[in-house]
Amino acid sequence: MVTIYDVAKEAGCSPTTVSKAFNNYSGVSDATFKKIMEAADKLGYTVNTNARALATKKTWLLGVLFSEDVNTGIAHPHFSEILQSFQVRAGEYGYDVVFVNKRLGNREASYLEHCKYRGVDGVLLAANKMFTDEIQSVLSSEIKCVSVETNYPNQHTVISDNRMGSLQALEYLYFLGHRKIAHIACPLTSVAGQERYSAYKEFLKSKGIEENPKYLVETNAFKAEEGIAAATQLLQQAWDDLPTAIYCGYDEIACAAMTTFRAQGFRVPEDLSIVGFDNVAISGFTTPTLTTIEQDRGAIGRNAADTLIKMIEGKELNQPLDMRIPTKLIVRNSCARI
Amino acid sequence: MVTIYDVAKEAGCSPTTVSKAFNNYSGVSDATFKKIMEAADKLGYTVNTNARALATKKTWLLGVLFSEDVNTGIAHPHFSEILQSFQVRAGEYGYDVVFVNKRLGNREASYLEHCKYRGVDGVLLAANKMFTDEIQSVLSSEIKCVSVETNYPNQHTVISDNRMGSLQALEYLYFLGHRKIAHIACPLTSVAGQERYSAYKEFLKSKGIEENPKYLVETNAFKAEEGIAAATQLLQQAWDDLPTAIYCGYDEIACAAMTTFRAQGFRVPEDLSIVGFDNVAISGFTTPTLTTIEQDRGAIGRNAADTLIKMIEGKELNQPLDMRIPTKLIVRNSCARI
DNA sequence: CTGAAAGCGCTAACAG
DNA sequence: CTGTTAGCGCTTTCAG
Repeated sequence: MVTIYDVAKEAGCSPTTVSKAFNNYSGVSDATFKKIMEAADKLGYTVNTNARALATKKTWLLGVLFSEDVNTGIAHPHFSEILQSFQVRAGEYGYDVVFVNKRLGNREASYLEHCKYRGVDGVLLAANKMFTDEIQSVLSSEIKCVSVETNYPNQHTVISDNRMGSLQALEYLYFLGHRKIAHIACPLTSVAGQERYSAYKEFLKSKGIEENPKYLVETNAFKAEEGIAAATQLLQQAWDDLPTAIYCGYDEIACAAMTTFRAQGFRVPEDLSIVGFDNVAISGFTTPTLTTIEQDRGAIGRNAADTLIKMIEGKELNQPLDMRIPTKLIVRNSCARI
Repeated sequence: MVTIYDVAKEAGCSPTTVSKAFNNYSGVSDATFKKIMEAADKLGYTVNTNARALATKKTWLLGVLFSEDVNTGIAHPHFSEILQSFQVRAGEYGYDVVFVNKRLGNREASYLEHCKYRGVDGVLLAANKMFTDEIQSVLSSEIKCVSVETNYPNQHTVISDNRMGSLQALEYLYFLGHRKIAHIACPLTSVAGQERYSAYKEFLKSKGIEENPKYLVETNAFKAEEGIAAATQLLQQAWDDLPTAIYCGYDEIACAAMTTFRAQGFRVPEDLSIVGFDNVAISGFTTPTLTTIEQDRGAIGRNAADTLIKMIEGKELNQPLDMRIPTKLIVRNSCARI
């Protein structure tokens, strides 16, 4: 391994100067700077982060903390896209991204221990189970955090505007003439589930529509199978007075529900209009294609990175603690005028 | 920050002994071991990886190298699932996973530089552009590599058995009576594209069916849009003598093609049978649901982790250089007997 | 503008 | 079984 000592020797200067040169510090003449860079090139020198981190206590490492419950891990299309843009943006600032888990070498550990072990400068929280002790302990530690799924009190968050999105979906259905609107809710243990559900209630109230408990079904996870169960349950509950439209809190669930309804002989959208939430890839290829609410995952990831890095570097944040990214109604073919 | 010196003082022993205890080295009495652990607990001590890495030259860090071309980044459902299982398995061995990119602090760099900078113990290659200089330089470096997409000569790879999968798809169509089978190929710059295509040719040959150039369309990326173009092109090319079945190299493309065919008035599967490859989430929710070839992404990720870690730790590998993970035919509703 | 020296927290011989 | 000592590669005062 080639070190600054090697470069120094080759360039005919001291290691200190090499270090300064590589850190773009002032106080290195152009001539020596050039000599150092040439020497480094020639020798194939690369800074050693571990040594640097040891000396500076800064690792340029950002941890990503995914909770694997409720089918919300890396493999979830929503998060993988957020992660993608987060990672790219972080890279632009010189930060690398590492996964945080509950292990420490050979043994079980806590997320916090893992963060300290790796010495991450900050953490992206993508956990949607709220307020677990595990998460709480990293939130209340020294480590800077930004959350992209759950809005923890007094913590910076970057999340889709679930209320706005829900209202977009519901106003659209209303505009099409629907008044009997059901809601298939995401797990109410998640912020997404809660916010979309309360927006639904708020909407009904604002339109003077009475809440009908038969028009509400809650799911247990963000996955397709839940849609089948939810659709079945909804049909049973509301058999005597079926809704004309359904606002569904998540696309995969909406798609599975749609398939279920059609299997039962309902026509979508003629008999039943459906709106989803998320604009997951699949929603453009179902029959009919799904009208849904798009989340700007790129923006979420980028803003999360910007926020976290500003916090780490002690820069001013001109943004609310609870930053909301606008959503967009994507009209496709799963809704009809009544 | 609490160090081994603090723990040593608290436990009444030397830092060396603390180090030994934390590394599970022999030569620490049960009594002192216990005292050390208690002291560490009390003080909230966590090993500092940077210091450890500096001393041992081992980081317990695995790099993941994704090429962002051809729509094959982290956000691609196929890779995100592989990454998920890779990451979990690596964690079980005490390794953390970090993304490798082309940056180094403030400036552009090469993948290799980035790997050296972070000092990763090994790299997971998920790049599907073959033989770029960039990739080549990390392959020919000291760093241990495993590839999960492209099989580089003399390098360990863990990939789906594309030939077997293709044959499963094609034999199934043949079994249903199809003889005029077209192929919508994945980008032939990718190994997946190439292997699936040559299996297609091999299959035709084995059945004594002559290749018909009109029955072949190549796509340019692993994404849905390509399916629309491919379907359109296939229809134009083969208008006078349409195939009865299509073997499509990738699900999203198959789904989009299916939608296109149906929009043109073709019935699937009555007029046209379609088989995909990948078993991506979406394929279970199209109309009709897509018959496809399942890749065992969990197994790919796990085996890749196992392989890489064995290489790093100098353990024996009882496996071929080019490890193939079996695929499975998933029969759904997009194929009909002729 | 340049460099010498100390130290970041840990591990690895080597003695005891 | 335990401890002393000398680094790992880099940054950071502080002098020159």
